[in-house]
Amino acid sequence: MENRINGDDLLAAGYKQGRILGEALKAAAALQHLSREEALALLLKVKDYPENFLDDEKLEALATAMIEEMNKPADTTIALVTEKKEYAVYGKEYIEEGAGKQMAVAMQLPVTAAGALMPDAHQGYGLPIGGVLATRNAVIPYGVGVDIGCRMALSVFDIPADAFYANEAKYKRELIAHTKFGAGAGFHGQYKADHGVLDSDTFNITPFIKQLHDKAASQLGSSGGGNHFVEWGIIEFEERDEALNIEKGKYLALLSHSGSRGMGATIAGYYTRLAKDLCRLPKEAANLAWLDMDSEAGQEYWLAMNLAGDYASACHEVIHRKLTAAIGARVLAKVENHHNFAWKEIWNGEEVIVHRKGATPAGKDVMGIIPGSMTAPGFLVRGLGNEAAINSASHGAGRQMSRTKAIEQISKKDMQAVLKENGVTLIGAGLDEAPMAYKDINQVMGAQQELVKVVAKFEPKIVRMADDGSRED
DNA sequence: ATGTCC
Repeated sequence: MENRINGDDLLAAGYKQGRILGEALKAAAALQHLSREEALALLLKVKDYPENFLDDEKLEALATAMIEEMNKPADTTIALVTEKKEYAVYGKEYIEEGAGKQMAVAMQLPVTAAGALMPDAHQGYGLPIGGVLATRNAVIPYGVGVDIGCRMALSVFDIPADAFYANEAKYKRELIAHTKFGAGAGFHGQYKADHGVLDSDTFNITPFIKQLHDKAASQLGSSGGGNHFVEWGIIEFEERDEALNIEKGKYLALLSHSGSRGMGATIAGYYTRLAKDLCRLPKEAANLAWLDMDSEAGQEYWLAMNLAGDYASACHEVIHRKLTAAIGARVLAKVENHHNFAWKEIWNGEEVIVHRKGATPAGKDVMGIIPGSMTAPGFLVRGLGNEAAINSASHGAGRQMSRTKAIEQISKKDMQAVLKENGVTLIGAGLDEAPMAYKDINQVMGAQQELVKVVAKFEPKIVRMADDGSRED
């Protein structure tokens, strides 16, 4: 006679869905010699005291599974918030779909307070490039990005545009003499630079950070690869700027874009791994793993991130110091800003951690630099403090073509024609950095008029980037 | 972005 016990009976008896229920159903089927009531009573006993049935031929598998289940560590995956939180988007028509999807996932983190997407946004690891995320008491290493502290620095010189045009060869020579590009590139021996950042106490907080010191010392003042550059250009102020104390006019300027080199990348990789171990998230959010700001790991990352930021700043300072001395100029104004970083800020009346991953800080009257491309203008801007945008703006024009697509579709001839047309001299760079690979900076600026006000326009003239596939030392 | 695994 069959006992006809089904899954519902077992669920009602308190068995859990999944592997255990499957084992219990198999056990029930093996208990056909018993009546329904007898079998259910027995299965209840197995559920409550599995250790008593480990030697029972018919119930051993179920009892073993139950004991294993009881000793399995609890599922530590942190659930995403299901309710959809709104976030501000600027220049939606210029933003690729993948970036919006990534931002939507970031908005579902339980630590998220607010988010915003800038008009140059595109897909990245975890948080999109051009994404801004404010969190409560949590820092996300991939919300900052791999190149921690990556930034722009601009020096405006007391040299009129005409004096530059009269002697371009000299400026080209000094640019080559005093900058270093390429993966792994650094300075050695007597060419090594020095800066107070190398004496920072933060290098001593952990053995992991300490071992980064030597490479940091040799890479100080170098620029790296990818979209990093150092360039001479002409900056135009259409009217006198009171805060900068600069008269209307066209001046020679130096603009640099680079980050924290191998040091920042190593810190980013190490703490991302640690965050992923400590903060398990569903697959689609795995790269958004965070560190609690009150935890040891969170505090370590915060210090290391700030060190990498100071280091990136020091690299620009060395570059600008060397080139300023080489041309014998006086600096009228200097502006710089990180665009891959996290800050403690007040947003909507509460303290939050604002992650800007490829986004320019644009708090009220905060100055920033938004570059275009090697031929398109860059802009010196003043923030408008737009709260919906979490006091941010784009960090450039943003790519229109992937690196691969640019290399496939753009010819050297096309690139040379654009450079010539714009009167730009280029040292290094591959087709993946061609102007056509980037969006129209004027459209991008148009999409963020509520975020920043343009103060001056910068036209690149002599641009240096890493050579194609560069590995030089 | 990064000697593309600390």
